Amino acid sequence: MTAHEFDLLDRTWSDITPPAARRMLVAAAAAFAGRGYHATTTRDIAAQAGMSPAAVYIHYRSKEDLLFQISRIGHTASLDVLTSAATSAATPATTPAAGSAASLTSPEPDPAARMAAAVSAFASWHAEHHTTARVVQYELNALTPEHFAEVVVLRRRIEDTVRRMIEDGVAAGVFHVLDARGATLAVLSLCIDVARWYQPGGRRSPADIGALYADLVLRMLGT
Amino acid sequence: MTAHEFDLLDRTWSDITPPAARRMLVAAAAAFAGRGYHATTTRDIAAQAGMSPAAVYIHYRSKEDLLFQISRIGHTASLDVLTSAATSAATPATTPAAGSAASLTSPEPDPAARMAAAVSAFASWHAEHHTTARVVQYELNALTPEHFAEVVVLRRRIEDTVRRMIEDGVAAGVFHVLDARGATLAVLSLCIDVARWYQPGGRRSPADIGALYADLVLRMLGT
DNA sequence: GTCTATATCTTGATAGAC
DNA sequence: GTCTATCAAGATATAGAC
Repeated sequence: MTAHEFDLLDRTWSDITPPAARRMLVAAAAAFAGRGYHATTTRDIAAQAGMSPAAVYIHYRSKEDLLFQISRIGHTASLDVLTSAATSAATPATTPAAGSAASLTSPEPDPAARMAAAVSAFASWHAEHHTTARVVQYELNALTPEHFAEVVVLRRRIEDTVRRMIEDGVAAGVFHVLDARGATLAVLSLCIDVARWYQPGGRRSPADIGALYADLVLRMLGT
Repeated sequence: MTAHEFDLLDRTWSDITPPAARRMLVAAAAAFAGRGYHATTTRDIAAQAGMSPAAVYIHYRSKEDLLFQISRIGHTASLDVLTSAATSAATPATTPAAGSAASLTSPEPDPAARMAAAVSAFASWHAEHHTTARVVQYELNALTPEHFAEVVVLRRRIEDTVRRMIEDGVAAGVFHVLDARGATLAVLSLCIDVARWYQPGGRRSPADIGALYADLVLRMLGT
């Protein structure tokens, strides 16, 4: 893990206190993403956080609790990124300095611009935060049933947000798809799977991926 | 696991002999897909195959060897499905009864029809064989470096197959994409991720998913 | 809050009888 | 080829000193 990657990971958890608890979450997220939840030991996590094996249980009830916190915070962060992008793109008038032609001629929400912004932000989040995203997307079945139920609520909100954007676009005559639920599935799937294949040293930056996917999704939606 | 699912899983491994070795692979694939490689014990596998814990080591060198066989055979099967679909769609003249207008007027390979057939087959394979596919796609980092290298060869062939289909379509003026590698990434990603979200009792059958995705991909490629 | 030491259990894999 | 029995290592989590 490079220093830059570590910074990014750490920034995601900047609200967590005390520092020892935060260091543990950061270490756990990196280990769970790299080797998987079950392949990671509490000793690994403690060692990476610079503490003894027993120190884990000062701040967390169990190894699974550590996973749940990462999953809960990660799901919330990705939902925030998605809704923020969709909202700010829908109301360009609220950003005074951005006096583009579009904001002057079209103060109404533009479904295509909103979708492009949402997909770009959501896809690039899964690249930029691929460590957290992998835990979020691929360790769901290691959660207890109660904890799983809690993150499913957040996942449904993410899905609903995308589905409504598509349905709005269809209603406005901007998108042309017969199966809005199917398109929702595909859009989300495309963005989420970025967490699987993205590699930091690769050909494309997170921003590149966001731009590429925004374009491909608008084509898929028949704009 | 329903009886139908078990049949499908078993058919994938019908070449494996003796029967005890096959039962073990089937049990391992189901367990690895359901709980993950590291969460599965050799005792789980043996019990599901109706044998003692020690019986695993009669037919396989280690737990990882079991994973490797599943991964190798699964990768090969998905590559075969992809190339078969692309090949048979490219030469409709070889299927005499299918006297469609397209095959009469255009004996040349049709990039769009070929891509549609390939995506439909590859995506629906990941649904139909989601158990195997999950092991193939999500347990790569549990393989030894040597075994990992071996499946990477197969993965590259899958990627090359799709990239060439897209490049051929662009050259023929049928597809309109600026970034062929980016489009390849997205097409493969979309199909592979089916293994993650697909559920047998869900709204869409594997065939439905194949048809939906073939359509969405052709739109993405600007036909 | 953090440590050392350890209890308790489960794991992958092997030995040797049949 | 398959079993029973078992080893040696490593797992999560806790106890109790500081």
